[in-house]
Amino acid sequence: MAALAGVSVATVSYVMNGRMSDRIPEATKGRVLSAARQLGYSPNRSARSLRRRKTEQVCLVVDSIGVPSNDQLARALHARADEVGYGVVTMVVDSPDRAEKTVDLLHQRLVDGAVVAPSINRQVSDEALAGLARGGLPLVVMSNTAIPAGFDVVRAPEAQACDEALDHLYSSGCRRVAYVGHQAELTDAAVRNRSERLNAYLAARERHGAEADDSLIVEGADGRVAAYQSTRRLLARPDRPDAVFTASGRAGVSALWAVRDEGLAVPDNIAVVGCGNLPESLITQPPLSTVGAAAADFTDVSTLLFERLLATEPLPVREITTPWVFTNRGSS
Amino acid sequence: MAALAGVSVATVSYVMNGRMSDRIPEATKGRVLSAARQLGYSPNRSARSLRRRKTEQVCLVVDSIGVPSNDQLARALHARADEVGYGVVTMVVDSPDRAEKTVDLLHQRLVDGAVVAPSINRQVSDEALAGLARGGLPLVVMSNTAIPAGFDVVRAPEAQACDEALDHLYSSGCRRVAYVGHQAELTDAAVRNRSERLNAYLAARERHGAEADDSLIVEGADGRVAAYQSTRRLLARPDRPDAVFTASGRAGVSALWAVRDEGLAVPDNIAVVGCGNLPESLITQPPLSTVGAAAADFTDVSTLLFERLLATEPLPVREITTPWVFTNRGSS
DNA sequence: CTGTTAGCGCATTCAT
DNA sequence: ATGAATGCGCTAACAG
Repeated sequence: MAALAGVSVATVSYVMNGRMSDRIPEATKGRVLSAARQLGYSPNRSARSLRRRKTEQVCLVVDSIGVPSNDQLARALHARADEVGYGVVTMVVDSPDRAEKTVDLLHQRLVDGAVVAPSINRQVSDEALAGLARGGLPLVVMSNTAIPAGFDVVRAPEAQACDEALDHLYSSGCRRVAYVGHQAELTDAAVRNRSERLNAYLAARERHGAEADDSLIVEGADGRVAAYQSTRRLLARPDRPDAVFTASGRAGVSALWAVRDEGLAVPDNIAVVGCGNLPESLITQPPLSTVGAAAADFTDVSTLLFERLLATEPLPVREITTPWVFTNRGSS
Repeated sequence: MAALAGVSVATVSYVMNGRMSDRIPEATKGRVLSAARQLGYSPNRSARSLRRRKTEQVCLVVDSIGVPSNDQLARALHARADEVGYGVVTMVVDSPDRAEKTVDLLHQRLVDGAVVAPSINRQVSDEALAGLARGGLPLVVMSNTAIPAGFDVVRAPEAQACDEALDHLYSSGCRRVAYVGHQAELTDAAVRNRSERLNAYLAARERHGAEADDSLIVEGADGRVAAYQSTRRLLARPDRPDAVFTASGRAGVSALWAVRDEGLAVPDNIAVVGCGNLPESLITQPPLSTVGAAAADFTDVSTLLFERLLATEPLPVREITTPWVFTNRGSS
């Protein structure tokens, strides 16, 4: 390459990177560029990263594919990354194995920074995160439980809004509220204990003196089809519920359909509330009542990461909180 | 690191990689490992990639976030990658700018191979792909138009199944079939020409002697909300359509709901057909008729990539075809 | 204006 | 069983 253009490797590097652009004659530049095109030459990323001591990539770690709020976050992160010349790679961590592998990769500096965005079941442990931060990796973690240890934390407290929604249901006369949950929170004890949604549900049931019928707690929040089927099944029971509280927004929409397909009215026969603020909540009939972040805005998260990434001196740990709110749109 | 353990860097490399595991005494191993833990040492990925001349990562290039079939593909690729010890990074290319950047990164060997999976509007040009293949990058491209040039191609011909569906609609007496399309295929002339779905629609309209009313061609296939609103708007017109053909599966589902919310019956008043085989198609009322791949199986694609990646000698170009089929489930 | 030089951190011979 | 030496491909000082 350098040979073909008749220049030194340094010069090649300069023109490929647009450095010293005013000190290199157009003629030389042209020769280098055309030689590069001819050979299909492109500087090797690994070598450059090694030398520059940065990869110019950030990582988005999600725990599940196809979650709308993750998509939103991905969009925001991409936008911000574009502005500062970074790339975004996303990694899916939906098993302990993958979690371990991903943490390793982060340790190995596959990327310059990461945002860890669990939807419901974060596979990456707090200790692992602390370890990464200790290694100097810029990190922002979305979590309501993690205590900051060298990384920024973005919280979205769910309990109060859930309480409000459930209080509303019981106060409206509902006695049998069903809970459509995520698979993990219903089977994995650790997750179950951490689930604010499920805890809020259980607490409200007790608070309002409703019968503790655990058969009203079913899976389905992980997908639209599962939620639909779970709800249909609930409604077909002789002792059917009079309200459905779903742990995801997609499930809320599906539940609403299920109720209508069963020939029942929302909210008169069955009330429905979902967690999360899908845009779809506005176009269902009736519009879906939800608990969730007031606005699905992940600009903050992205900003946090890149501030930490581009900072020249160590930044203090930051923590931002965007509480959930209950929005009664008519389905409850 | 090597110093702390009192060994040479070579020995560190050996134990970190589990090489020569039988020729290194447990004692030494232990010392190295504990020193590593103590220092939080982890071998640098860039350096390793540079030396080994491979990154052990593959890339999934998609053109849009939140497309269910891409999610399916991602799952399949992850599964296959896990088996052979590779990682998957996914890159979103939804603008010409990002396309250019991504192609650069691939040229620079950010990864060892890639599958390029456009949903409707591939931003990466055929020439760019050929260039990558010429550089020796293992590549599999999902495309109905690309001619193989050093990469494998996976095709999913749409036309015939679309014809069949549209013939069915017109033969059932529909005269005003609406088309809910993707934004890109309606505004970008190049995409428009390539869109088999839109072409099939236009051809069928003419073939059956239906009025050429282009106001029945609307946007909305890119998202659930947009599709719902577009359809509601269509149905509110005095000259409302008697059938809706949507360019995506999500749009099909939304259209179905729009029809029902408008107080009309499916398929008696309005027939609905969607492109793509969402699982949800089975749980709508009535189930959604679709054109799309018979099974959403991306094992083949993943296999193709890793075969090429792990092959020791150059592989011939392969081409696999999984044609679309029309499945009448009741909404048409 | 451009060439020379010296690593970046690691994996791999080849010695011992 | 392990250490010393070499170079992967590139960038950044520093010469010239």
